[in-house]
Amino acid sequence: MNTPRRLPPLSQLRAFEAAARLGSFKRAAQELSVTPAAISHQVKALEEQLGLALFERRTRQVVLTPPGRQLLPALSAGFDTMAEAVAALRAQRQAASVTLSTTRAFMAQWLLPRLAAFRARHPRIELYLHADEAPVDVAAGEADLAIRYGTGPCPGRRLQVQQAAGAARFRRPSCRAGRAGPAGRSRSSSRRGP
Amino acid sequence: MNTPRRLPPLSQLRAFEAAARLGSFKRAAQELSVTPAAISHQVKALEEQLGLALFERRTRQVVLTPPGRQLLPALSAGFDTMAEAVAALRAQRQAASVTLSTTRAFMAQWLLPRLAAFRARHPRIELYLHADEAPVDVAAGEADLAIRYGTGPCPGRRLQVQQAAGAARFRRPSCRAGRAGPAGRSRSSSRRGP
DNA sequence: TAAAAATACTCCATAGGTATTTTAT
DNA sequence: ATAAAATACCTATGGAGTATTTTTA
Repeated sequence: MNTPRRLPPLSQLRAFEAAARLGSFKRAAQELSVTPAAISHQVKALEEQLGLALFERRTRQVVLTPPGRQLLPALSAGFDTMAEAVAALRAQRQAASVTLSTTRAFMAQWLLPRLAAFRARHPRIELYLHADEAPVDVAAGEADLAIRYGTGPCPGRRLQVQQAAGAARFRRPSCRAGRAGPAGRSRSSSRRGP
Repeated sequence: MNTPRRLPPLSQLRAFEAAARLGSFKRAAQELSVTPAAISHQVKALEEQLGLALFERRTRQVVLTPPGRQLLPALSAGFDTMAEAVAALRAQRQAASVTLSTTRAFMAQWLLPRLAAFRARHPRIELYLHADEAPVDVAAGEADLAIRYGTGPCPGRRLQVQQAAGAARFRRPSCRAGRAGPAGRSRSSSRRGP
């Protein structure tokens, strides 16, 4: 798509879609938690800006004109598509807890001082901490994130230190990251520290 | 769908979709004819209300987080669906001229006095008038609307008088309306007079 | 420096509300 | 008399602007 998608005000489309689907401005108003007057405003504005009538006004009910009947399914489908995607995100994020494992020293000296700021910034992320010197297997789901140092074997490692001076940044090594670990666990992306 | 579709503010979704698709708040701002600050506001609000980060902010560019990457296609598809439908309506309505045929008497005494009001109310409808006592065949495309009175044969008639006292209303007779007439001609719906 | 985004603040357009009128049952 | 929608008028919210700061290439 090169031509930047010209759409009427989205609130107008939403009002029309609800009214058309429910066959009533009043019920559309209920669904959208507004007054019938608001629906009437929005639909009228949409009709004016399209230059055609979308509803035929009858007494105590409103029925779609041919153009209105033509417009409804696409709008319903569009809103449904978007709503589903958003709902899916929200559902996932319910289970968005992160388990972080690191050494006691690192936790005490680096992590804990920054913890309050992180929690303030991301109040909805449930963060579980785990301190132990022994490596854990991230790929096996023992933790979502693990911070260790050393040259020994590191089971399931997917991130590595790129730059050790000053503030270290972590980034995925070039190796392709295959699907791994138990489902339902959020696989967090690489970001700078909190 | 029984549960009334809970969506974040649509302007936020639109801002995010543009930014994600274009990989830049600045370009999204250009596409939507707003300032980059507006995009930043909208995206931030969306992230807060979803409780998760959609973009990873890098220098001079933003890249999608996994949730962002997951959300984008559905939103693009949704907006595309709606935009196409609206564009189709607009394209049709370009060719929305209506040819109305009636008798000279009816035109002079009833139609013309109401014409100015109608044009004011529907400035974009190109209305062609045709006055003749002889019936015309609407189904054959000689006119889009024809008003006659009498008991004689009436070729291609699809509407009939329902109530002759006071303000007459017209409505489709129960006979099924098949596709008829030349393509591209808008078939106008029954409405009360202007 | 330069360029993109974040932020602080301000403003106003517009979505929405209230109250009333219209229309037809 | 009732009920839905249209309308007139007004209010307030939130979307968007300007100016400034932050960050890193």
